[in-house]
Amino acid sequence: MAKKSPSKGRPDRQIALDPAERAAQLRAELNEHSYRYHVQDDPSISDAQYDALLVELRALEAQRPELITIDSPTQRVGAPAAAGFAKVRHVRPILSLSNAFSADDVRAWRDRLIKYAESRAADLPLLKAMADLGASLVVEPKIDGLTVVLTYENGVFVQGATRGDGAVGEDITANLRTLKSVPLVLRGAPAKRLVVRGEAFVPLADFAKMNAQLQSAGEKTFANPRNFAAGALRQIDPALTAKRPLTAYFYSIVAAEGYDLPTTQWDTLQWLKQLGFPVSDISRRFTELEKTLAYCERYAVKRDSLRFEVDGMVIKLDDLALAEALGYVGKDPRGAVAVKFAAREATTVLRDVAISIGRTGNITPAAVLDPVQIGGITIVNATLHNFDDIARKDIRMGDRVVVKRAGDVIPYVAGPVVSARTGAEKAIVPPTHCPFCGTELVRREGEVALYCLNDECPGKVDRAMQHFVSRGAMDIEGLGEKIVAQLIEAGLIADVADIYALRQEQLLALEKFAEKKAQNLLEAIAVSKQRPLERLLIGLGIRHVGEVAARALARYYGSIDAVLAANLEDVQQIDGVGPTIAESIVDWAQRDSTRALIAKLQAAGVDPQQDVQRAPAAADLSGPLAGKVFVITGTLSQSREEIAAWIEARGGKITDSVSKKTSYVVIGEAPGQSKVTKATQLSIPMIGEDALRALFP
DNA sequence: CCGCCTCGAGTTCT
DNA sequence: CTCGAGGCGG
Repeated sequence: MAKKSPSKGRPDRQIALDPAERAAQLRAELNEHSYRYHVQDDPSISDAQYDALLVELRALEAQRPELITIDSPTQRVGAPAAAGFAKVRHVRPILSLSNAFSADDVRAWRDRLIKYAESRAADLPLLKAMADLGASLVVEPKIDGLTVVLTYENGVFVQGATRGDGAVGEDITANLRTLKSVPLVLRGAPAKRLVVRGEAFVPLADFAKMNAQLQSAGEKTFANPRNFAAGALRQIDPALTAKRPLTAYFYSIVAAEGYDLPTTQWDTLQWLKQLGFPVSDISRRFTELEKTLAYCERYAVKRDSLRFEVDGMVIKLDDLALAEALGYVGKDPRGAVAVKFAAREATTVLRDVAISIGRTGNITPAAVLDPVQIGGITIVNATLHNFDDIARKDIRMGDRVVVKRAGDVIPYVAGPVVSARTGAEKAIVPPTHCPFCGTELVRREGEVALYCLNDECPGKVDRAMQHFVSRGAMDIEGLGEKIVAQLIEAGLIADVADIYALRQEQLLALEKFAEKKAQNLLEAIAVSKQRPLERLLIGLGIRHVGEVAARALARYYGSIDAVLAANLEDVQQIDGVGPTIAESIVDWAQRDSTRALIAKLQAAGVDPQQDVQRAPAAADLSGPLAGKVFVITGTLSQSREEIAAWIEARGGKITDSVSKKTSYVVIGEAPGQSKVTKATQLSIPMIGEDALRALFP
């Protein structure tokens, strides 16, 4: 095909290249740019320029289909697999690693290796090498993704497989080809055959973005990046895989023919990189075990700052011959160990869905799980948020589920492990009637939650009373969840006003009530009559009225009688009260049951009064912290309330979520990860408690 | 009308 | 702490 294309008088760019030559040139150029982008992280052309080259190649190939090669970047997205995935037997078993859960476990691993070597003293070179053991360890991140095995023949990517059971995996060549981080052609002189092992994963940022999109589209979300990646790699249609932000790192050679292989793990990583494979840049080589461990520990702390999910670090003997010579324990090679970080999630079986009710009557599903350990505690219950969430995540009764307990404390069911389904799982059907009173449940327009609207519902009444006596409201000491239930059970209280009519002899008749306890309780109840109006309003549980709105109402009206007389326009004068909250308040105030209850409370002596402050409290501009907004996270030396008072006394303000308006985030012991992350993102200064006091004496 | 911020409510285990 | 929802400013 020597026919030259006609020169257009601009010969400098691509002088009359033969289409075949031009195609080859474009392929080479595109692959080079892909390498610079994905491996070296140093692109030399813009994405648009890259696309332009790709368009040119595609046009050329469209005209001359015979020019299409298997390693052409245009061929990343191929045709869907006809029927499932073919099985692939690995040339060598793809092994797992033994786990270590602490630095001591790793030290024990090292000691075992030395003992093992000594027991084979006959093998002198090995023993000699063991003596230098400390001189050669490589640490790599243990990415929580999917192991993949790629085969190259004569430098061209020909097959990609999952790990499967280690012996046999699935052929996902077409899907892996869509990953830009999978080189289609190796750099350097090709040899007969090369099989490499790597980990495919979805970067955390992309995962969060995709899941948020799926959620807002009302579609099924994923429990974690690994499930998401697994789903993406097992798509029948590679075009779908191509749309998922999958990437991969490579770290070992499974088999090779015709290549002169490196002799150490460290050199292997460099060598793979030269061939065009992306390699993690946080891998390090150390000469001392303690330094290796310190490095692992560093990442245990900053695991959240990595762009991918890690469940630990892998420590490998650098000397590959030595590692090989040490052999295996069962299926695990002796020459490497995985140091696992504290778990944040685990899988277990969803046995049942328990229904609980809140004081507002909202119905929430709770997962009853086979006990499972996460980060040192045993979890049996976990929240399922609401029934929409269950449907969206497609969680079914009997499912194996992923339970998470991330930076936060409260465990939740993140999603099902679909691959573990047996077919015996049953759909979770939202209840239609309240399990506590049998009333039909309703779903308010545009809301997610199910509600029991029966004001007499025993479940609801119980929770409402607990709320009334709780710390944030009337704060009646000695009247906790258990006692409230006991008093209701005994028929002593049916509404919150009844609490103030309790008599000593009634209490003494109850189980586990002695003189002293009854006395203390009655005293606490008497004291609570003096609580300020805002506490009473909080305790009464008006819909949409919490701490802040209650305080505003108390200031504006000054007495419970005035609140009862509220009208729609009037309430909305209050800052932060819009139509919804206003309606809720007025509706509550107009109810007969409300009026009866208030009358009963007033008769019992609960009728707080305070001065009316209709003008919004003038911002204190005199204090040293005037205009500053603080967010506190973690445990400080004093209680939150005390710190808050300290800050407020100096004119500062406290909120509980980090935003652009936040001036400082005060970091205590065990700070909330999400707040730290947010503060970092927004470049908001984070200060310790001491720094706070020092800065603003 | 959207996006940001704030508020309210529910939730685990030791 | 996280989620959902209300309020409100741009």
